Amino acid sequence: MQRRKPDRKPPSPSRSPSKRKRASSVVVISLPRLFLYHRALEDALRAGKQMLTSSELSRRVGRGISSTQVRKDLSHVGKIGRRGQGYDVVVLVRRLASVLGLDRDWRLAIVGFGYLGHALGAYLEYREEKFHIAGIFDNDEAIVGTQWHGVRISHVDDLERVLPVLGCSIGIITVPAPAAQAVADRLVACGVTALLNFAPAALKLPHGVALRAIDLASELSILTSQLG
Amino acid sequence: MQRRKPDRKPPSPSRSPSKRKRASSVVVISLPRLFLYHRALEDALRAGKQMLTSSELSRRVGRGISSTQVRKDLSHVGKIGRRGQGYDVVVLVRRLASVLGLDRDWRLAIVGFGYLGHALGAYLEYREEKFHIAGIFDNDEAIVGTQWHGVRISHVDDLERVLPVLGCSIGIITVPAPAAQAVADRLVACGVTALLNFAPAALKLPHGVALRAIDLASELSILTSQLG
DNA sequence: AAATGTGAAGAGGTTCACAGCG
DNA sequence: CGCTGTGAACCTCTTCACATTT
Repeated sequence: MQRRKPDRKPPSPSRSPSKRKRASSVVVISLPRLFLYHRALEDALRAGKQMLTSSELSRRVGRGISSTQVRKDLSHVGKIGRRGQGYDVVVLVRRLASVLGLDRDWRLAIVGFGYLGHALGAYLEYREEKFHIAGIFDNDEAIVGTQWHGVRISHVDDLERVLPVLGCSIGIITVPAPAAQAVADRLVACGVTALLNFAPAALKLPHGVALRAIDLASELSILTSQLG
Repeated sequence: MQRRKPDRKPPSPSRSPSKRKRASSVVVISLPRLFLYHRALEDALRAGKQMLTSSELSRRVGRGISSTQVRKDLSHVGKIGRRGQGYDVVVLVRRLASVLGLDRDWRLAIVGFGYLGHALGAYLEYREEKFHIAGIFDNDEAIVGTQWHGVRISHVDDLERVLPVLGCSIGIITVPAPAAQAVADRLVACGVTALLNFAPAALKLPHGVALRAIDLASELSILTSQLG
C-alpha cells in the first residue's frame, strides 16, 4: 500500500545475537534427511552395494530429494565422496551413524504403557537394536509389578526412586495429555535430557532438554486440509 | 576456494516455471502451525475466552512461535482480527476448522491392527470426534471376524471387497515395513486419497495422493544426534 | 491507546552451474 | 569422462517496523 523509507537499517549489526548453535559438529542441517540417507545406505549395504553415487542414493531415498541436495548434505558431514566414483557405503554409513548418535547404545524409559507404549516398546525391541527399554512406568495397578521382555513395570509414583539408577537419557511420554507436563517435569528432574512426546500437549521444558513431539491429530488434519 | 566469473547468468529469464501451487485456497502456509492455533483456540474457548490477542495466542501455543508469526499466519486465512481488540475466538476457530478440514467428518481405514493400530484407534475413538474408524484390516486370523467398538475386523485379503463400500478417504498404515508399499497401492486402488504411514518405508505413490509419514526411529535419532 | 495487517528486510535452506579431481 | 563439492543465485519463510484501524 504505502511506500517506506528505503534505508531504515543502516549498519546496526548485532540486533539479537541468536548465538544458539546446535551441539552437533555439523551445521543445523536437516537431521531427518541424514537419517533417511543412513537408512537407505544400510539397505544398500545389505544388498551388497559397496559404492553409491549421489544420484542413486537420491533415487533410493525417494521423497523428491535431489542428488544435489544429497551432495550438499553429505558435504556438511565431511568429504567422504570420491570424484568420479561416488561414496563408499561403509565409510559413509559409519560417519552418518556417528553424527546421528547411532554408533552408541541408548537407554530409554517409557511412561504410560497402554497400547501405544506397548507398540513402541515392541517396535524398538524388535527392530532397533541401538535403543534399549530400561524403564517402564504406568499407573495401572493391574500391570505394575509384572514384567515385559525382562523389564519390570513400575508404578509412576515410584519414578523418582526407580528411574535415577536406570541411566536413561531418553524418555517417551505416552500418557494422556493432562498428565504429560507433570511427567515431563519429573523425567527431567531425574536426569532425562531428551523427550519424545506423544501426548497432544505443548510441553514447557528447561533449556537444554531436547524435545520431539508426535501429534496424531495434527498429522491427520494436515491430510484433511489437503483433501479440500 | 577459487573465484568465479561474476556474471554467468545474463538475461535468461524463465528457467523453470515452477508453477506448482498447492490446492488450498490459502497459500502454502504452515499447516502444522494452523493446527496448533486451532487447538489452543479450542482450549481458550472451553476456558470461556471470547477474544484473544495474537500475543496471548502465541503464549498459549508456546513452541517459540512469535505473535508476529501468529498474525502473519492468520492474515493468510482471512482478516478475522479487530484492531485494538484481537480475534474473536469463535469466528477464528470456525475459520481455521474450515481451512484444516475439521468442519467435516472423515472416515478412515486402519490396516494392521496390532498394538499400534489399537492405540491409534482408541485415541481417535476417544478423543477426536471428527475422525471415524470405518474399516479395520489385519492378517491375524485370531482377530479377523471379531469386532472392535462396533467395527468388524476384516482380513487384509478382503480389502478390495470390503473397503470400496466403506467410503474411507484416509488410510492408516501400521503394518511391517516390507508390506507397506503393497498395502498403500491397494488402498489407493480402492479410492483412498490420503495416507498416514507408520511403517519405516519410503512409499511411492501416484500424484494426487496425500501422504504423511511418522517414523519413530527417525524421531529418536534426531534426539540422539542432539545428545552429542 | 492498543493491537492488527503488511511491505520490506533478513535469514535460512534449496537449486544451479560449474570448477575440481579421480 | 563422471561425479563430487561448492560459490552464487534463487526462493521461501521469518522477523522487523510501522501505517492503519477500532
